[in-house]
Amino acid sequence: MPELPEAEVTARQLRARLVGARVADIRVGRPDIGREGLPSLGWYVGSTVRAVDRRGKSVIVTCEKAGALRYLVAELGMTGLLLFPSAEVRFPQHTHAVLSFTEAIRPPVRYWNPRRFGRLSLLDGDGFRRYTARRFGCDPLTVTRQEFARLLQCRRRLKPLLMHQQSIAGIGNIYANEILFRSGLHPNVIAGRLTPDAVDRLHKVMQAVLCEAIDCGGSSVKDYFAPDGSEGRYKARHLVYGKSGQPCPNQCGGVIRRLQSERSSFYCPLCQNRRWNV
DNA sequence: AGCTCTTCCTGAAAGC
DNA sequence: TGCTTTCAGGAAGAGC
Repeated sequence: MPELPEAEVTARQLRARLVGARVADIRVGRPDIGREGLPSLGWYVGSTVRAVDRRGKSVIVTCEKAGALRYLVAELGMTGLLLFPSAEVRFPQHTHAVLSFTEAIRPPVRYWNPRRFGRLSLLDGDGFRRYTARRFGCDPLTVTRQEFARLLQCRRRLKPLLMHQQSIAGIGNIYANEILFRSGLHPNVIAGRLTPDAVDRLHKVMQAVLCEAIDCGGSSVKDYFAPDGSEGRYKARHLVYGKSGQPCPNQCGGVIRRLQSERSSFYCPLCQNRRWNV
């Protein structure tokens, strides 16, 4: 499932191929895939792609026509992918939109999303600012240690906070589990009770894990792959996600446990003791 | 304020 | 073997 690293890899591949391309056509297969702005679909024809960026787990294509900018926001949700023609999918009927370009060297991009958690939005400048202000907190890759520490000054449990997009945008279940294990912090520790050392460590580990995952092309769990069809290699470096019952990779003698009551938290009860806030 | 529950949706896996 | 049920999971909204 695409989280920050997968969305970042997707945005980079699209950026490399599409910036400067002129939109020939944009087709949406089913209207309910649109969250906002679907009636403005026709505007995009004849516009030029000026940028492709990532915000949180979403990919944003910026288009320009006659000096005006509009944005195409693809929420990837659980199963959403943006793909070039070279990438094959098992269930082609779940392609919900196709963006194509005038020059033959520009590959068309299709939005494929079997479960349809996640939508497309077509926004003007004001709509885009409202959309991003409402949805995205700070970016985990660029947030400073001070900003991060301020964010943790609350009574919320740590893992849900890390996954709360309006607070920190981009971390999902897989990377939250991996970051917490590598930080030695229990998923349910109260964020505001972390010592300054623990906050510092968490901040560094968060950025290191996400950067390493981006360098690996993301994690291919179930059906993720990049626009060109390549798989993410970070899955091979997962230490706890999906590994309940296996011995702790720290060789502490503990066994990776999965919390039943929540959305699969994988952790080592010995290395991530909730009484340790340091 | 912050947590839990429900809804959305489809394919995989488990159950019978 | 083949059908039915359950589950997974991100985000939003309701309710506590």
